[in-house]
Amino acid sequence: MIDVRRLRVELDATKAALARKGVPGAEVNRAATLDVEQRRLAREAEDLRGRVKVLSKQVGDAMREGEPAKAEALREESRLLGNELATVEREGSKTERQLRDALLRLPNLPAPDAPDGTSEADNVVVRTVGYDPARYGPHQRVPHWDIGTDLHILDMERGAKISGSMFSLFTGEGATLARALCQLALDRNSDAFTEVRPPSLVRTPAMEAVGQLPKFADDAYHLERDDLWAIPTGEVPLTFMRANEILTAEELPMRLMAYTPCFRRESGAAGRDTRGLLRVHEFDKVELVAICTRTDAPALHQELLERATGAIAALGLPYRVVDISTGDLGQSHARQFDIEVYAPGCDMWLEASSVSWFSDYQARRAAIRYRPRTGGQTQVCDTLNGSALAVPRVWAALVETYRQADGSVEIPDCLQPYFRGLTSITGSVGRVG
RNA sequence: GGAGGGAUGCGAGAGUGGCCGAAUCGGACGGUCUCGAAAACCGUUGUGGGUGUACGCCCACCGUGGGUUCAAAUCCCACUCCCUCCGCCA
Repeated sequence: MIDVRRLRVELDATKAALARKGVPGAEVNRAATLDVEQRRLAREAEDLRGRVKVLSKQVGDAMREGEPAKAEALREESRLLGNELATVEREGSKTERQLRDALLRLPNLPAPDAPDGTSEADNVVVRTVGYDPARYGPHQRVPHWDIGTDLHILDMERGAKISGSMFSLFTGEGATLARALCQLALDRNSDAFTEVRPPSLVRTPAMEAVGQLPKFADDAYHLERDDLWAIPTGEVPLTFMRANEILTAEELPMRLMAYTPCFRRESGAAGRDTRGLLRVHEFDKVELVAICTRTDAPALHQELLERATGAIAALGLPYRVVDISTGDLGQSHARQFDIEVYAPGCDMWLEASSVSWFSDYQARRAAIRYRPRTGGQTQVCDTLNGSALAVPRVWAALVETYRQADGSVEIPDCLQPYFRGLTSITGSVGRVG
């Protein structure tokens, strides 16, 4: 969430910044009003509590001095104040809850240099790398769902039999390819990132901290019986790992990576771009997370972007980098670059990675602070994350791009080490159907 | 799933209704001493919030949330987590 103090010292600037994300000024005003009211009630409660404390002490003294009548009188006085205090406290905590809820729902301020806009249409393509439509032959203009069926490496029908539509089932070399992509992503980033294998089911506070809740509850799978959420991304456990901790300056910047499954209900996306692997409920992803100081954040954002594009480039896939406009920025995001990979079979640019800077929005919710090297007050950290590689769409673009005239799929050099000597996918290995 | 024990400051650990934001030991930091170090001694050492120009002052926090009471780390209830044993089980 944003720093409440902003609402006190620079309300207009905050409103202007949030207006770029389409937040009505009234919503910001409401939070500001609640803040004023909350502090007023807190001050009143403090005052009353202080008086009760003094009186209570005097009751004890009177008892010890053997003056029961005096004690009783003081007790009565304190009781009355106590009732008053209870009323003020009730009101205070109600206001506090409302304020907290209002703050949780206010999105992060966009970075000043994020492009203005009202929707996806205003996103800016920053650069396109390796794309040449003339270079593709007809054998590459086959969508991956057909290739998958031909080579027996992707079986959406049986995936649906097991779990319903939009659940993928990789078989044989298809499964190997999915795993190899993750292995490659982990290996490429192991120079600077600590590998983590976190839980895939998390508690509500973890989802709240990264901004998934309360606003986007419908997008996540929830296990009611145990009140656990299936993570939509490794970002959730990786960011929450250090929640409620004060880090030392020496630990920063902290670089973490994890290979996790990701679960998404895609509640609002029914029927839209759902063929094959374009949109699935469960997929594997290698996520990179950085926790750092404000000063280090911009450089880390660039670093994450380079690492994410680096993996796509290493696979020999054309891609473009999109600067997300304020109209399309996520709730927690200050700045976001998407990497879209070109899939010649579908003839589509597929969003394959999202590299984001959250300023201190997530860290404030998660209470991740650090103590500056110079000592003094703790500071809220900045958080960033990006997909080092998300399997399905890269898998799709890859088999479409590397499809040969004979129908086989060549395995790019950098993946071959994970293929037990295979150099191309012919569908002959581990045939299931 | 059953039985029992526990959760206190950076760590260990005392505290069972008022004198407790909290003994004691340890750690860390600063200082005295020393050529320097060790030892010894002295001091400092949690988080969040409010308020004032300011040395500051005030409030909250002893796992979380409720309750009892004039007064709660301390009593009661619920929950969460950790540990031990048994059962089950990759």
